[in-house]
Amino acid sequence: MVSVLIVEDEQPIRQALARFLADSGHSVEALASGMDGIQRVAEGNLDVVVLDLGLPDLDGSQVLKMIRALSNVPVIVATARDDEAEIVRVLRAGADDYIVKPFSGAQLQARIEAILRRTAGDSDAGPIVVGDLRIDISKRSVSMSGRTLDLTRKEFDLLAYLAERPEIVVSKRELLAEVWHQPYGGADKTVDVHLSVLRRKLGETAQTARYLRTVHGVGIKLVAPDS
Amino acid sequence: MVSVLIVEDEQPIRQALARFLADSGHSVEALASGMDGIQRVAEGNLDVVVLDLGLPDLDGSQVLKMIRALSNVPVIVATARDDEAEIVRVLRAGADDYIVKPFSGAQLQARIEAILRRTAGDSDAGPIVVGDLRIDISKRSVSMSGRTLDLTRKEFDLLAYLAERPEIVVSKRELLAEVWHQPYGGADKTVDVHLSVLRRKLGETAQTARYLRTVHGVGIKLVAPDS
DNA sequence: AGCGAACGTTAGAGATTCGTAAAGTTCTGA
DNA sequence: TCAGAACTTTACGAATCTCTAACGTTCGCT
Repeated sequence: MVSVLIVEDEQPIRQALARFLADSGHSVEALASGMDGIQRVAEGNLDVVVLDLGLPDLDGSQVLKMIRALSNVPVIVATARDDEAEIVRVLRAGADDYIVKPFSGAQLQARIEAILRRTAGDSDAGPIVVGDLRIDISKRSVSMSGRTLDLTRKEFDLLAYLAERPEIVVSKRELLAEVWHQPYGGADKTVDVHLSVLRRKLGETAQTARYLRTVHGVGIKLVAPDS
Repeated sequence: MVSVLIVEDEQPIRQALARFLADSGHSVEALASGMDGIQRVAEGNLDVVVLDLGLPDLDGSQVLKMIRALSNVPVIVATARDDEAEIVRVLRAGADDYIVKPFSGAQLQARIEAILRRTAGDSDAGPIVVGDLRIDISKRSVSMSGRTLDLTRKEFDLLAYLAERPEIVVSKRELLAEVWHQPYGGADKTVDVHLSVLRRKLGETAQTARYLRTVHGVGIKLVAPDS
């Protein structure tokens, strides 16, 4: 059973979508305000969120950011305007897909299926442990030998992405695509810089690499230190 | 090596995409009709299919359904129209992603990478073991009697290519094409040089060959040492 | 044995990639 | 709104890799 949360202020639309998805065999919850939606996301146990950008109480992208701060549940953004810039912005802010109003229940259903297919298998919870590092994705916290590290968002996302694939070498292009949401290449120096700062916070440098190992010409990987 | 099949009826586009992807180091096949494409999919051994919806002989979504009936190879659909309903239909029909024309080679490349990442783990896993050598393709790591070897990019690619075909003699021409992405021959001395360095790191020389056996006038093969 | 071709090795120039500080810009929370 | 934090860009030195070139060795054939 797939749990879907709909956050949409217009009552008729909300109801219609909820009914359609329920008829499709999903477990549906529908809320009318951004705050309620965020609260619900915090409670967890959702498979996908459908978020209307034009909410009355909060700016949609604010809501999206707060959701992302709480969880990495897939989010499909519904927007009234077919505005390239807007779409780019929300995708960068961490949305998984978007859909332009007006749309049918069937369309939404298809998007949900696609998203679930894409994120299938991601689910597992619990902290990832690599050597002395504990990386708790859901809590967005990292500790090293028991001491909590103070990482910024990108730093955490970067580390988390690597931690989800320990030992695997990840290219900067992939990081740019997956962590920075810039699928078509770009200035990958920013990855270098973030890695550099991350290394400092992990108590290492490129020369004395312990956790973050550069593989020249290929990418970077997170490993447990030798010792 | 990633095998890509392009099904696209417009000759210039087909050629341009094929060339771009080939330059990116992929193995590319390009066909002009839906029937040909289906036939090729039936033969198997493809990593991703790029399917144009606007084919002359068959409706694109028909082709997609037939492909799905044959295989679960990832399919990226290219469509000229940014048509919501159309996109929804193909996603439901089992497409893995879509891309709206006109698009650049780089864009397509990014989509292909994303798809492969998403579906990674379906296929290859587990290290290749040859004698005392353990070659883990996904981790890009090689160890010998438990000790990790420090190989450069080309050295690893070379060894990995041979390791995927143990006992099989591979010509330098083939190595140049597959590892160096130089399909039209070239200075094959560079292969010799890399083999030489690789041998040193494997603790052998051409005289005392253990893993890398030269077959004079033919090529080279990776074997388990006699001992 | 002698010859030419194929192979092996070493070394260094040239190109690419990486690391980090510092400056500049954008974002965010109070 | 505004100050500080976070992020990105720029710049340049450092590290690393790859390939060419040159020379030595081995092989296969007659």
